[in-house]
Amino acid sequence: MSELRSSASYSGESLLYLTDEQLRQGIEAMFFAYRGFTADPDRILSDLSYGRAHHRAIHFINRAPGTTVNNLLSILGVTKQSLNRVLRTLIEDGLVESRVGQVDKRERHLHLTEKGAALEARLSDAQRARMRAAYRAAGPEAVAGFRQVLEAMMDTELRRAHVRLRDAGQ
Amino acid sequence: MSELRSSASYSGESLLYLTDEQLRQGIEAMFFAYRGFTADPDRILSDLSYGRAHHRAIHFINRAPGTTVNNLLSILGVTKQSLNRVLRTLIEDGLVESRVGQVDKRERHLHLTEKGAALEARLSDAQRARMRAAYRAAGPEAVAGFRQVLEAMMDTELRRAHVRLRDAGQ
DNA sequence: TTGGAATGTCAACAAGGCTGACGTAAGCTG
DNA sequence: CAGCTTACGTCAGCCTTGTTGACATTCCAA
Repeated sequence: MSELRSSASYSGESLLYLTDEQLRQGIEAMFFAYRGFTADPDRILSDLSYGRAHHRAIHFINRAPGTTVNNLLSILGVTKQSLNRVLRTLIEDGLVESRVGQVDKRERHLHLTEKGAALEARLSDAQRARMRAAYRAAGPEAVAGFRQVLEAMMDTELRRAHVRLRDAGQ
Repeated sequence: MSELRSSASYSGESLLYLTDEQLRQGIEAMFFAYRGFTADPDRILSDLSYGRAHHRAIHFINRAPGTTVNNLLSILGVTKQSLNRVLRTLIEDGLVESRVGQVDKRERHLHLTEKGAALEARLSDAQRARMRAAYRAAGPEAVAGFRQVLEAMMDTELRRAHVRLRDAGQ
């Protein structure tokens, strides 16, 4: 149970990237990179006494303006109670507007206010700047590979959500 | 402030991957992929009433046996009080052993017990399985690119920690 | 040898997850 | 129309995991 295992199959040296050690390095890289990925927005948010949860809500409301609460819920993968706490403070602070649905009045459609859009831009700019630097440093082929591996790492359900947003964007 | 911006410079069509839209897709891919990345260990852990913090501690203790609390702290990027709570439960549950330093008695050196190593293997296997599937689906060149972008996304300080672990591993 | 620095522990608090229960309004269906 | 379902909000309470502050122990250097 605790002796060295190697579940990678070595059918030639071309599979070096599938050794347990390589996979472990990939896992650690993912861990450290994610920290970097969130570091800049986290700094901005903590000054405003918001957290990552607020960022996520703002991001996806910006991305899909007019989205319903339920829709946002399924994208974020949290409970409505959890989202509601965050959403309430954003609405109180005048960053998000919640409009009763025209056709189905049970629904609330979420939009960023100007103030909300301004914060979104600030967070987004910071995060994109880091992303852009990483992309530039690694080059186009690396970026294509990066995206491929990320896609393959998602759960199918999340991949669908991602694709839907991607196609909506352009 | 809220009109469309494009901070990417278009010096040829080969830089398409640096448009704001492309960067945004990368950001979202990172977000969704990280969810997948942690999903399998999370499931295992919740059955044992442990959390992601326990996983991280176990992972890095396994990776660098005999590491000190302070060392682990700098890798995990949390406060010592936060780590200590997690560490305490792991020690109580007999997964981790804390040995007083021989040369400097202020230090505690951390090791996994057999039980701890068994859990580590279980978590690690699950996470590697997903990683392996993603790597296999994307192929070797994509994996190389993936790693390059992740490296470039880390803070320099974290990159150093990552490299140190990588080189220690092999 | 004594005062400061380093290491680790205990206590208390906050953010943000979770479940469960419940209320209200609106839509849908027999 | 009556009754079920859906969408949303909210209250209460819990857990994990982050934080700061206070403190004990140990080491080292002036």
